[in-house]
Amino acid sequence: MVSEQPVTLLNVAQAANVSVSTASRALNGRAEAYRISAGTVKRVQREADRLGFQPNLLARSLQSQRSGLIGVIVPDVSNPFFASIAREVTLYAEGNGLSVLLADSRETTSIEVKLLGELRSRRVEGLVVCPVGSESQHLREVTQAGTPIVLVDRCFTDSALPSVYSDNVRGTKQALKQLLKYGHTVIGCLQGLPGTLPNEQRLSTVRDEMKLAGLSLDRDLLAGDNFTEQSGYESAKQLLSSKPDITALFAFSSPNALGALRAAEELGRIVPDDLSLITFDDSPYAEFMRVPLSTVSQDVKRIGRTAADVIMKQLKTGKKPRKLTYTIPVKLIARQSIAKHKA
Amino acid sequence: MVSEQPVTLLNVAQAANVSVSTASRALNGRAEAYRISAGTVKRVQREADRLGFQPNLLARSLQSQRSGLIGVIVPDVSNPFFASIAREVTLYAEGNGLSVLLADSRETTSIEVKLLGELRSRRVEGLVVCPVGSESQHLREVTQAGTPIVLVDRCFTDSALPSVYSDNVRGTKQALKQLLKYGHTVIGCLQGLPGTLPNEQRLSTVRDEMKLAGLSLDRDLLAGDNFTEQSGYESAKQLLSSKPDITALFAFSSPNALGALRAAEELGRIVPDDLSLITFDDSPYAEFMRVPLSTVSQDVKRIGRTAADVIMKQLKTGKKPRKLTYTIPVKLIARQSIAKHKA
DNA sequence: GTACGATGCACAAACGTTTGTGCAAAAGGT
DNA sequence: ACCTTTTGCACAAACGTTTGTGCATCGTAC
Repeated sequence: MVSEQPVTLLNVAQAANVSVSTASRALNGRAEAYRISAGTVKRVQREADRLGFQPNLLARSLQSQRSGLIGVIVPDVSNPFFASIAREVTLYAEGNGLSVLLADSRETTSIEVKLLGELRSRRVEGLVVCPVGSESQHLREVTQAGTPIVLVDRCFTDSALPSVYSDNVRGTKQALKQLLKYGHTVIGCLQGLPGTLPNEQRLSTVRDEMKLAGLSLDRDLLAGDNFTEQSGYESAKQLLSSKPDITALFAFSSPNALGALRAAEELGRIVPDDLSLITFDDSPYAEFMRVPLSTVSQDVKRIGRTAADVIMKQLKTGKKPRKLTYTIPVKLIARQSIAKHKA
Repeated sequence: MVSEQPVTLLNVAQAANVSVSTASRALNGRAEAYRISAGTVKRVQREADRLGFQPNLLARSLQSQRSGLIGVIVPDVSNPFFASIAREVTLYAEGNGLSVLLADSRETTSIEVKLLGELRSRRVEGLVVCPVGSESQHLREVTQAGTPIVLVDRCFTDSALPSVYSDNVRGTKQALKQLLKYGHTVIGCLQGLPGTLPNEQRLSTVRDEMKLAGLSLDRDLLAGDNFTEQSGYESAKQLLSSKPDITALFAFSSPNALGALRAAEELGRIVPDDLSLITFDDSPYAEFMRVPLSTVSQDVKRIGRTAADVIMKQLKTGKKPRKLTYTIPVKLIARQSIAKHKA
């Protein structure tokens, strides 16, 4: 268990009988520009290999003023949605010689702020953030300090920060149209975290579309306070109990939908016969469910890739992206959780 | 878009009219030990706040020889299993003032090797790795170089590296007992990636248990080459076609099971009436499936936490852990995908 | 034989910290 | 009033790189 000192450039240089600077240039392909002879280059490389030299990137970063790090902050890494985003950014980064610093804010703004500081101290060159709250001040500061940042999913309508998110408006319209088409007029909404962009966009679109259809989203048709299964369960139970004539539910997230299913079961409502259900966010399991779920599928990969792309472009060009808002298309996947309303 | 230079300790020091060393000590709580007066400390801190000083961790790490980084390498971040592990390690790290460098090996050994080098160059203090292959040489080298490492899930039986994984043996026994209890004697196995520890442990346990029951796992009862849905689909289809008297399937992963379901459906076999199914790895969706899946549930959180714990202990004590193998209990969750075999 | 351009490399500074040591000035003792 | 101790801080080296510059030596031309 002798944790030996890593071999440094100095070791290599001495072994090859050259100066540190020469060793550095020999290994970094700067040989020609600095007239290091071919023989010397060979010798240096041989010694570097023999000693198992691995350049200290901390030192290199310090000197070059480039950390080669991208920061990713998400509210919950174990959520497949965020995990996919993290993955796309990671793959993109790895392809460009960068590494990813991963941080999990646990859906808590104070932690997010702390992590942001931490990552900044590590001199990340860019940030991909799925913010938790509706507070954007700490994020703007980062940009002002010169670090490119891209917001994902939970964005801000007000903020001038580059943002990538699903086309919530169109997705919601499609979902609602589907419910209306099947004759439903008393539709309950299981919302996610109020104040977040996806929630507000979906909610206001529901309102608009219902108005257009001559309906309205009354107070007793809306419940929920989070994107979790817990919230879905409780709000579905509440809605279905207090207003039994609800014939369809629109869940704003997959976990919300699972909660709704549990609630429906407990209340003896059969999906889709007694209750239709549609949800945002698809899952590989959706089609194998007791009643295959109709969903609005988000293109998570594309969201992640776009975010990564925007950051990388900013890193390379040093300019702010010309486009600030990237809306990623969604797709309605009609399965069997919606049935005709029996009058 | 003026990316201003970050403020350094020198800036703070000058603003406070002290030397850099004094500023450093004032900010790091070393004031008393070095007799920095209370007034000076206040002044330094005030200037640091005013200027928004954020210590450059790259520089600090270089000097202190401690990067404060933990490397995590998984085959696929978007896989909820690995994502959960990454999360637990991340949370644990954040709680200890460390940050996590995330890497995705895309199930490819060569990439894993490359990433390992990259992380080592960044001087990670510890590594949590879900290795992809059955090759462990590059991983042992890391330990020899003095970097603590913990293997997770895809471990090696031979290697002397600390490892954390589910109790595959017991899980498999439970699963098989369940199938036998319901009278099944012709049981097909949908295996994952051959050569990996979870696969081999599960496979050999199946063999053992069947032998004990007076049965045997013939060649036409085993198929599959990966933990993917694709593999599950193809191998289920193959098995069920070539040997129609199979009455039960044991899938080695959730995706394998999904593939099996798809195959069963196409072949007109109804689960569980015509075909029983049990799988390793639970999912929040399992209970809501057309036929709620019986599973062997792995305690992913505990796996992740244990891995993080082992690494941290090593970091703190500098010693190798006394225990090398951590077997995390699993739990059989009986739902309805297994039915009595009708003779 | 001297001048001069290549050639091949070494020296030293710098990146932003931390930390061991040294050195004034103030305080205290007699 | 002088010596000693304490107080309060500055100087400088070091971590491992990269990079601008300087300085020999060699070869060539005249």
